[in-house]
Amino acid sequence: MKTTFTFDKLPLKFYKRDVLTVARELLGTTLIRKKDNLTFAGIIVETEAYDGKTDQAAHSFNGMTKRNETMFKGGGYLYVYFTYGNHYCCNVVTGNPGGGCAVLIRAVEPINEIETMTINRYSKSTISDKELLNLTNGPGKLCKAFSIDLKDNSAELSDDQIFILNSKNNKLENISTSKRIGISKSVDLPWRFFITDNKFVSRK
DNA sequence: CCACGGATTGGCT
DNA sequence: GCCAATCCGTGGA
Repeated sequence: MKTTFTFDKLPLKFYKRDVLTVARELLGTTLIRKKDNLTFAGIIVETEAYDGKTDQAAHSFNGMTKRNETMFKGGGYLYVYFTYGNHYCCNVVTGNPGGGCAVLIRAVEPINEIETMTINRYSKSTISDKELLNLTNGPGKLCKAFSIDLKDNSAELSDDQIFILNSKNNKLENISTSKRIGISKSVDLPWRFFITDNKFVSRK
């Protein structure tokens, strides 16, 4: 069965704004990843902002390297990196070229092609309710489920392989803020955003 | 060349 | 809640 989506892609100008604004406004939008004729989809429920100019926790803080160069390309690119020997994480680059700003996508609520995500994550097609909640509730987990890796680094969100739909309801989402997770520098900045009480958020 | 540590995860206590 | 796994990128000698 083919599923279609009636929402529009977020325009390039959406990404070319302040990283904190984009991190907050990405909540409730829908991440789409097309691969092998499949359309993976999930509602973004948790994000973190990283700012190359003021934020020591940002990969871009100490300047451009081969690893982080996508962060300097300006709003509208996908920055994917490899970490802890096992995991990929995906970010949406924001702001102007040279700024080194990006939003880490930390969790999504899966809404399409869930069975393939299940196979990608657990190498089996039948899972428990608990395993469903663990399918995409972390930055490494959602990349595994959506089959996102370094080949997707520097992808343009205006293209058709990976993009984000403006799926926000008219009703305002209830948004919570907290310190970011898993970092050792600039630890006190309240730059993590998540949809309050959503079951697919990685942590309270 | 080598040492260090990481925007994590999952398994075990 | 704690901690090992795992390996590439980065920076210093």
